[in-house]
Amino acid sequence: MPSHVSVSNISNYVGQDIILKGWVYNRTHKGKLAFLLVRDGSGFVQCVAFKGDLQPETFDRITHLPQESSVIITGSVREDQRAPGIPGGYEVGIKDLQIVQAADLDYPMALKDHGPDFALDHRHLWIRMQSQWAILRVRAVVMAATRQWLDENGFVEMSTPILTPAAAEGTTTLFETEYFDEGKAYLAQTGQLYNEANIFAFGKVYCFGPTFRAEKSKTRRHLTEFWMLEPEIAFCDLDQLMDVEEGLITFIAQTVLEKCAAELKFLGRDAVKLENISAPFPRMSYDDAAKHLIDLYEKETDPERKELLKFEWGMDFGAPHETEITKLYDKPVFVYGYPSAVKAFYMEPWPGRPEVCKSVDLLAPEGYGEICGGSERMSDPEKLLARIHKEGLPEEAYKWYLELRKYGSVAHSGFGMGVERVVAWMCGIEHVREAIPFPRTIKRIYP
RNA sequence: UCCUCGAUAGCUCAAUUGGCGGAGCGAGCGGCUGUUAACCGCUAGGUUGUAGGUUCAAGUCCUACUCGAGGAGCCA
Repeated sequence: MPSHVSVSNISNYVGQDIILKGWVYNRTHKGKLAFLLVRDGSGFVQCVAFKGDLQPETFDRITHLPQESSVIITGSVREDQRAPGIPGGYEVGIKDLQIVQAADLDYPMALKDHGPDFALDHRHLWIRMQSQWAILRVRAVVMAATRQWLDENGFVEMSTPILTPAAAEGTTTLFETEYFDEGKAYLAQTGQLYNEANIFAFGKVYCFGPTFRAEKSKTRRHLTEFWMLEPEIAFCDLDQLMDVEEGLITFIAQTVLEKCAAELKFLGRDAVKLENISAPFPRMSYDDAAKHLIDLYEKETDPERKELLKFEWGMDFGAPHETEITKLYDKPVFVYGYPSAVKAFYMEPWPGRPEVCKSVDLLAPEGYGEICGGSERMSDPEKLLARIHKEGLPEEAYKWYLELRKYGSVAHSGFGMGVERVVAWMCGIEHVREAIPFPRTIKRIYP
């Protein structure tokens, strides 16, 4: 008999005696029959005790076991369609139960819905609940699939610094800290500029880590600390960049479908929505998107809706605009060629149309919106310097960045993917705060 | 920063026109051999976010504040 068995492997032990180590998630009893729903980190399994099979004091212990007590259970595995759990369908007939610790009786997380304030104040306990467990397991699979696809496609992971001397995209949204005698340092809001250095050494790279933005955004799609994947590719134009994005996103969705079937089922996620995510994705120009939005705006009769949909060429999309564009398709859609004025300084201008740049956003369906934002980067040193001056950015801080264009400059492109947004989309949940173990929002840094 | 909404038992919420603060879940005890957030009975559980005001009387009306949520802007 192995030292103990994981719930996730329990189907391999039908008819055998096993030892299970975990925590009591729920307990109920019905006279001479008691049910424990036990979680062990890898899953949730029902354990059943018959009074007649056990010492009277053992059965009494089981019926009085507080929720969240840690236990070691010896019992026999059987298949039973009635058995709840994740994945469910198997249960353990209890032969002996040892209490490691009887939990205090005041465990605050009842097995029901909680308000966001209470749930977030108890995030350290909330993550034990089935819904949160399922979401965070999907997150781990999304992150592993991301790395797997990139590694298998010739990308090299390069860690970019988190403490940085200057901003990539303006200075209003940076977290600031003292850095010894060097003045201010800032928490990175992107690793892109460093990745642009990395590609000249490694060709295809990515960084994958936390990103910090002091934006005072209070929406279901924003965190102040979130995880971002940023691939960057040498000798790559905008069309090739879109090929990379749709290849990666398709692989992530397929991997989640394959590895997280039980989690998605528990979350009630419609698998068809994820099966639809397959390359190629539609590619729409900003101009065409703008035409569609202006058309919708002009046809709208409800004054309130009309105000929300207000749009003219040159504007960036708001959430209602993104939703309208994604409604046209049942899979993610690329929108490319945004006005330069609404995008970052480093983006390559469209040939023959300087007011437009070679940028692309990937918009997810069902209202999840922008999950990737990328562009072809400006490769000409003179044009880049002119743009830095125009934006009023300190030239000295970008000296090294400009130098990259002096020694073998090539067309290159990259994008950023917000992990929590992708996870929220895969899981079909409302808010990105549940897609990260310990979310940081504008009003919350505890626990 | 702006707009909207909210704060009542550990949790989720009720409380009629301003008129005796309730229920379900959770907790404890008891019952029941198939429960799925079980069910049934009993018990315990309250400075109604804070400060002030109006009133015979305030959970309810007024003022200020605190905290939170949704959205806008900005973004992944």
